[in-house]
This record gives sequence, C-alpha cells and structure tokens, in this order.
Amino acid sequence: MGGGQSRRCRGVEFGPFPYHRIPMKVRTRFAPSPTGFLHIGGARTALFSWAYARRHGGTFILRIEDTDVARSTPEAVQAIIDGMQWLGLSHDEGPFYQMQRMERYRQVIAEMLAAGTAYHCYTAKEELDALRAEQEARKEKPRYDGRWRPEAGKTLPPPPAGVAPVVRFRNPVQGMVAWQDQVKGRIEFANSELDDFIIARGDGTPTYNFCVVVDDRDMNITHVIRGDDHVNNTPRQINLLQALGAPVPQYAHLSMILGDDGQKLSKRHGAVSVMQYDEDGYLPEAVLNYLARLGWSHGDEEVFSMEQFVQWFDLDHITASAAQFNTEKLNWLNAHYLKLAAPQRLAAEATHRLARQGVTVAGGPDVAQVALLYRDRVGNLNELADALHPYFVAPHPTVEMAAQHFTEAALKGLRALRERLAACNWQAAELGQAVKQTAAECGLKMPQLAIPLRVALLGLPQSPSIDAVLEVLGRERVLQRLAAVPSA
RNA sequence: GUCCCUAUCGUCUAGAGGCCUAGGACAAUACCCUUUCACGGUAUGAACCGGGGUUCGAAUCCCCGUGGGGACGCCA
Repeated sequence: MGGGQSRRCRGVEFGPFPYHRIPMKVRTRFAPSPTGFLHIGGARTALFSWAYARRHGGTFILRIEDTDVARSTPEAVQAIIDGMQWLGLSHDEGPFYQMQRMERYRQVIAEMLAAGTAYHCYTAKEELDALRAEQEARKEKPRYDGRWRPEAGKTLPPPPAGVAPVVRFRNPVQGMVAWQDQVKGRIEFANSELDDFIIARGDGTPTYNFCVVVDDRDMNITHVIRGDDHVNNTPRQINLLQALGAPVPQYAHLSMILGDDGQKLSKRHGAVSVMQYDEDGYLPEAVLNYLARLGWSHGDEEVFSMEQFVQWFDLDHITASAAQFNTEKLNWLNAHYLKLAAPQRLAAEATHRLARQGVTVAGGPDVAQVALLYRDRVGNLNELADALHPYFVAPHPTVEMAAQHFTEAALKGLRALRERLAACNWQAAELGQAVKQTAAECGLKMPQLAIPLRVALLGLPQSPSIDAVLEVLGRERVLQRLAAVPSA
C-alpha cells in the first residue's frame, strides 16, 4: 500500500498548527447534493463521518450542496433527511443550505478579486469548447490556458462588450500540492496539472469547489470524509484554502462501493435509496452493521452495535480499494438482527406491512406471539409479514395441495384430532401430546398427521413446531379451520 | 490521451518484514439436531495479479508491467 507506513505514523489529532499542541475538537460534515435520494454509498460516507465525530466527542454537520439549481429539488433534500433519520445518523448542526449563503460567497469572491487571487475571465463557452477540442486532438489534458490571467508585464485584451465574465481562481503554476490522506496515504499533484478553475459563473453564482472551501472554512471542519471521486478536487481546494489563509483540514477519501456484480453503481444499475431497504424489510441496524464492515474493519469483528462501532471506529482501518456490495451477507446480518428484535417491534412492523396488503390483524391471534414463532425463521420483515398472513386470513389450500395431503388416512386422523382438541387443555405441551397420541392411535407417523394438519390450519406443509402453532392460533380458530377441511 | 488512486479465498476482510502451514465472516459442500421447513451446531474445500529488486528473511518495502476505478464542466 502506497504510503502505508507514514499513514500509520499519526498520534493524537492536532490542529493545523502543530505548535499549538491543542487537540482540536473534531468537526465533520456530510455534504450531499440534493439531486436524488440517499443511496448506499452516500449512506456509508455519512455513517463514517458521523461515527468519526461521535468517536471523538465532536460535531457532525449536515450541509446541503444545492448550488446546482437546475438539478436540486426539495424532494431530494427530504429524501436524504429521511434516509439519515431511518439510519439514525443524527446531525448536530444544520442542515445548512448553500443557496442561503450566497451573500457570504459573493463577499469572499470580492475579497479574492481585490487581493488578486482571483480574476475575471471573458472567454466565451464556445471558445472554451474549441480550446478543449484542440487540446484533446493533441492528446493533452484539457485545461484553461490562462488567457485572461493577469501577469506582470502582460497586456490583457480589452474586455469584450456584453460578456458577463466568470471569476477564475489564480492557481499557483509551480510546485506541488500534497496532503496526507487518512485513507490512501500521501497524495501529491503538480500544480502544473491544475488550471485556473472557475469559482463564479457568469451570473455570479459560485461553483462547487469554491463553496466547499468557504463552507469548510467557515464551519471549522477538521476532517473531510468523502467519496473517492473528490480526490482530484482536493488539490484545488487546498490551494484555494491557502489563498484564503485558511487552515487545511484532514482529508479521508473513501473508495467507492460496487454493485453485487462488481459493476459500478448507477441509478440505472443497482443504486437504490436506503429507504428501499426499509421497503424491502431490512432493519436499519443490519444495514448499518453491514455498511460499517464494508471498507472498514476491526480485526475479526463482524457483528457489533453502533455503540460498539463508535468506540472502535478509526480512519486507519479503512480499506483503500473499492468494495463490492454483497447482498447475501447483508441478508445474513438482517436475519441475525431479526432474531434479536423485540416481539413488539416485529409485531408493529408486520402489522403495518400486512395492512398494506389489506390484511387486518384485529380479531386474530396475538401478533407478537406469532412473530416470536417466526423471527428466527425469516430473513426480512416482508417475509415475516408473509409468514403471519395465514394466521389472520383463513387459508385455502390449492386443489393440488389438498389432493396431496388430505388422503383418506390423513382425513381420518384430522377428524380424530379435532375431537380430541375440542376437549384439550390449550397449552403447547398438551397439544403436542394430543397430536402424538392421535397419530399413534390412527396408525400414522407423526409427519403423516402433522403435515396435513399444517395444511389444514395454515395452507402450508411447513410451519414452526405444530404444538406452538396450535397454541398461538387458539382453540376456536383451530376447530373452525379443521371443520373447513373438505370432507373432513 | 493526461493525471490520480487501487490489487489477499467467489464476496467482505485480518495482516504494520520472521508470530503465516496466510486467520475470520458471508456464500458453497458434507454431516449432526429434528414432527415438516427453517434456525442452530460441527467439519471441509477455497486467496497473497505477474515480473524484477531490497533483505539472512517479503502477503507486507521499492520499481516496472497488467487488471480495475476515478478525474479532466460556467455538475456536485
């Protein structure tokens, strides 16, 4: 791993001026642009930022980067907030909206213009396109050629009439920009690779790299934890920060999450809202645990609570390479957390999901009790709801199933059982005995009676332990359903 | 094309030069448990991308390939 050695040589966190020797209070931020829902990659970025702040008793800030007016929507803002709330990633400050900070940005741009660290550029978009095309034809990295950059002894052309200039940052032309990335180790860029990027558009609105820098500075962000795709922005942001005389925060760039098939996630392919996981019956703690473990590790630990995660979380055990999402493992974690979930909670979830199928649980058996029978047999909440369904709606076995299970011998057993059950003390152990005795008396092996019984009661040949099913269903319902068996 | 990042079982990962006969987890396979289906338990198979260095010793450090990814916008 490049720079692996130096990456580990870090002590306590100190501020940008080491000689202060004062541990700075950690401040992290999650800064999504509201152009869509919160997907799994964003959720992990948020989780890590949140955990880092929590770990160090710091502050976690939510900042909405909505300067792309054309693509930002209030619905997306809400979707992001909903997603974070579902996951329980609470922020301490914000949400701040960049569109509400325009005055501040204008002020900083004016200062930079006055200080000469930024300048007006009148190059039209068409000229820029032509320049880019030329450079690409020459197989060069396309970049602005500095034609409006003021230079000692250089005469600038007169500003063309009627052109609203953009503002460009005067990037250093020589030397290197380097930082110690908390995930990837030392990264450096030659300034000659960078160009004078636009910080304000023709209409005066500021652009991304500029807003980020002003906000990170104003919000005293100490640790920028964000996606890998921002590595290339970092040298520009550092240069800007330095032009502003602002301290440079620590950076930690998280590599991307690939889909189940190893392909890049996109809206067309696999990138779904975290709320879809709610929809699909996942527990937030399972998603959180899974995400925590995707790209970060603590030895061999696989299953842990968020409390534990916060105590363990650190930046130097984050993987530098991309990780492939594995639904199988998420499913396993989900099943695991389902087994631990309180019956009341499961009951509430199942009731809600059943209601959406038009099934009411009123007048049926106790939902929590039934849920208890199924919580270690299902993989998600939708499966739980499906499993509970026949307890609240009398089943109608298919013709094939009836033919297969309701044989003469079975029907005889069911009739005998019905009589015995009518007088039985309604308690699992005794119910189990009743089934066993009836089977023995009728010359049936246990499955030969228990399976038709399951079909009669639930419309399915499999179920939890038959005595538990009988108990939970209740005498009245059991007798009713037995009576309803064709020719029983 | 240029720049930047990256590489351990199918997947997520442990690994800080000797604790490595490379560990754990998911998945897979087998067996056990069992009134069905699951749960659970036990066991098995499965990896250091290739080539050069450095070193007594390399999964680990360096270089070069190769594969994968990202960026090159008046998007964020």
